[in-house]
Amino acid sequence: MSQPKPRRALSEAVAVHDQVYDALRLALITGKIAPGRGVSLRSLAAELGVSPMPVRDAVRRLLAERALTINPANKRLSVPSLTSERLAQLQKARLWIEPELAALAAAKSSPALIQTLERIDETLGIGVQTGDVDQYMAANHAFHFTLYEAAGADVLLSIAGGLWLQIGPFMRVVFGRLGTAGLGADWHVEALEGLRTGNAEKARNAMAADILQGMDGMREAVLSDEAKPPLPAPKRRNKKPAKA
Amino acid sequence: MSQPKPRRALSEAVAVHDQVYDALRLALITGKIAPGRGVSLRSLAAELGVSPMPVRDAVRRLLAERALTINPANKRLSVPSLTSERLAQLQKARLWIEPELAALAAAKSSPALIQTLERIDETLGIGVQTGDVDQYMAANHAFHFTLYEAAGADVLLSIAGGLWLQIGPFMRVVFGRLGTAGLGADWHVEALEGLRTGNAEKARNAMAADILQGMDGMREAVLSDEAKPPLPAPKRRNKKPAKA
DNA sequence: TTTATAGCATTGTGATCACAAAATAGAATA
DNA sequence: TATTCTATTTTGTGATCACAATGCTATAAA
Repeated sequence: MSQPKPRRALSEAVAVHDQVYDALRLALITGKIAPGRGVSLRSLAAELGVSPMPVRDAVRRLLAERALTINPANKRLSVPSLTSERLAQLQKARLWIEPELAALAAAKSSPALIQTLERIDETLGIGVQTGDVDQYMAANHAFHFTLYEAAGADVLLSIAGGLWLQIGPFMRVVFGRLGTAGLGADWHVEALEGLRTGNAEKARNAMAADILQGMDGMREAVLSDEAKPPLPAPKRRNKKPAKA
Repeated sequence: MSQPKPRRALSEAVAVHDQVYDALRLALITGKIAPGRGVSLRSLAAELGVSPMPVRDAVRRLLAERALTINPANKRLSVPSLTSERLAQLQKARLWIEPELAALAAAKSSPALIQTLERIDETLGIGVQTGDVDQYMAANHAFHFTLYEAAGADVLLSIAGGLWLQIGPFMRVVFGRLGTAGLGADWHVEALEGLRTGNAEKARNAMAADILQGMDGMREAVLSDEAKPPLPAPKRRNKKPAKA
């Protein structure tokens, strides 16, 4: 942390602010940073072991993607809270764009893609059986987005990515509450069947059903959460290590 | 520029990076910064009369919104080029989300909203008649987004905003080529009729038709542009004012 | 005229500091 | 115990510098 760290060439190196972005994105999706919690540039920087500057860049990006919010009065950063209002809008958007991407992907599917998706779905199944929420969520994300990437529609893909970033915290609430139990029908295999037969509509409908099923679980969790008081007041500790 | 400028209170002041964002957004939408052109933090900062820092924040945001792109090898910034591929994706997305927002707005319309929209549409009509492209584009944007804001769906609204930001440069190409002539049927009045009668479907279909009509014009312009060579090489002037 | 090369300007990125506003902690008061 | 006030810390924002990489320009060589 204090060593000079000789700074690799720009062309080969992944920029620090991109690494920070990925880290924060992951933390948001997996719920490591809870919805409603306040964050700050310096605290995040300290936690990630980097300077505030790349954090600032990453946060700016997350703000634009609505994965973080800023209080206009305070100018203070926080993770957006989970409301049924937001959830409904996100569901509406997901229900259009993701089936659309699935259909586009089905139209230009390949054996290699199908095989990749099958292997991801196996990993996903193992996560469900062993109750490994992290593995399940990672595999689920991978399944959806390797499929969507195959659509070759980067504008639409980035919108879908933004939606998942906002949905992420909701997901963790669901699985933190229910675990991986009771996941219902497996619409992924249905979608794969659509890919194999080149049936774009089948893929589209399967993904729509998959999304609808997942969002239903989230809605229940959110509705029961909205009754509870918003903040248990985590009682910040005072760390003042004697200035001199 | 060199005077200290006493720095207003944060709560009352609009942050400089937000002003820069608005300025760049406007410049992109109105085509003042041409598609495909390279930009840089320092040059933009100099042009806007601010330091590079707030420009950096604004650019970060625009990158997230895909209103600017960054060359992964170079790390150099540029305005995205207009391709028919991109245009098709943007049309697809717009054709879903904007009619949806119009329908939502129609469901909770009010006389005040309708009156506001009517007045905007008047301004728009004047712009068309006088051939004032800027006025037309500003009024057109105002019409769509005061309508969409009335839907009360901020998640969807921000997606629509992002799409317009990407569409903006296309628009300028069209109107730079055709002027405001030949704009075809006025679907705005049709949408307003839907608002007055509370007919959400009428509003939805009217907006879809409006979008489709506009995008058709863009497609033609883009298709004829894609044949031409990408860059006329503007021959940068060498300004070296003697360092000492 | 065309091609190679050396020198310089410009680029994005990261670090660090200053500043004012807001939040918090702790003491003083009721 | 509850409330008010003061001092300190933490906050986002903006400015400035350093650095390495890239692009461009002008000179030299063919």
